[in-house]
Amino acid sequence: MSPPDDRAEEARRHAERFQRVRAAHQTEVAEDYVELIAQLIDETGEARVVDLAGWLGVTNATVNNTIQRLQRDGLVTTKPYRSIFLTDAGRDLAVESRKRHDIVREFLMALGVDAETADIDAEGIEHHVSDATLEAFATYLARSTNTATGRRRS
Amino acid sequence: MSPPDDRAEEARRHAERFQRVRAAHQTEVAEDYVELIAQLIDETGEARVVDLAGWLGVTNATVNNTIQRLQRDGLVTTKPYRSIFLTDAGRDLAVESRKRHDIVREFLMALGVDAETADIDAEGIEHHVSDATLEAFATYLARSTNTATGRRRS
DNA sequence: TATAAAACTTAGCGCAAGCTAAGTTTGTGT
DNA sequence: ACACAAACTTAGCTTGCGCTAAGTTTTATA
Repeated sequence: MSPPDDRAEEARRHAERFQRVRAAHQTEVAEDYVELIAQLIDETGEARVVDLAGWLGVTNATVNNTIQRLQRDGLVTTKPYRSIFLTDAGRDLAVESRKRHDIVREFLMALGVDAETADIDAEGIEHHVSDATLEAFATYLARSTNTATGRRRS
Repeated sequence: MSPPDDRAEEARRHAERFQRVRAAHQTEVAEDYVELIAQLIDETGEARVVDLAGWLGVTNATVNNTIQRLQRDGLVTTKPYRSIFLTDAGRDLAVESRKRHDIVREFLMALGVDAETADIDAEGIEHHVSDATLEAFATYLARSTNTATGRRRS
């Protein structure tokens, strides 16, 4: 009498995985925005709606909507017609996301993927990489960097 | 006078990447559904709304909605109160997705990620892996398999 | 400094993907 | 064969995230 039970259990765990992916989806946009806002502030001194729109490939109206939501969720602050700032929470998320993004991108390149493709895929993959997997990526990266600089592999 | 141009060009390419990720998002649900439908038909003989709901962790009503959309998009066929079938297009997409999914999962495990985490992450990552990256994963996999079976590296 | 351009906001729309609650159909078991 | 349970559908709601079009504010320039 275990086959049906096993099957039900398998279904339950499958469902759990999907729920996690759906949850990850809900933070993707937020991560992309704060990551970009941090970058813009860093490189140009401020983050404006029009710049975000240009870098994200959406309209100003869409950016505005999203910024409202991010403000509601405590990740950014802004005032009408003024530029956008990160809260502490927003900055933390930005740093996290950026680190994740960079590791994924460099990992893909270390694996032999061309830079342009690595850029594209990293953008999608970064939001779905657990800490454990990120760790594995970083480990591989460290090893392949050592190899590239001429050191021996054990 | 090239700095501003370069910057604008960088923004344009960044935007393009985001648009691709957004596009990928739109096919994710479809891929997950057809993949699961194929598996259920394979293993149990048929795919029913209630099973999909159980495996996906959503309600019957949600599955129903989605199945309507997939039917509209030519990926499945079904009749009221009857089980669900894949069209040729649906079957093709299912095979594609399954292959992609398996490669990603096995790749992560080869990299040292534990099976449960690999399962979770693969679910999210599979939809964002380009052909080039998948190729790189498969190559790594082939190499590490050879290594594991005792063959020499080069 | 007035006006035109650029930036921003608001209103109102659409679609995807989730939900609950209520109703209908199918299939089983006594 | 009929009643009840399970499966399915429908209606109606919510949120996210995209859009266009129209209006407002800010900024730059003539």
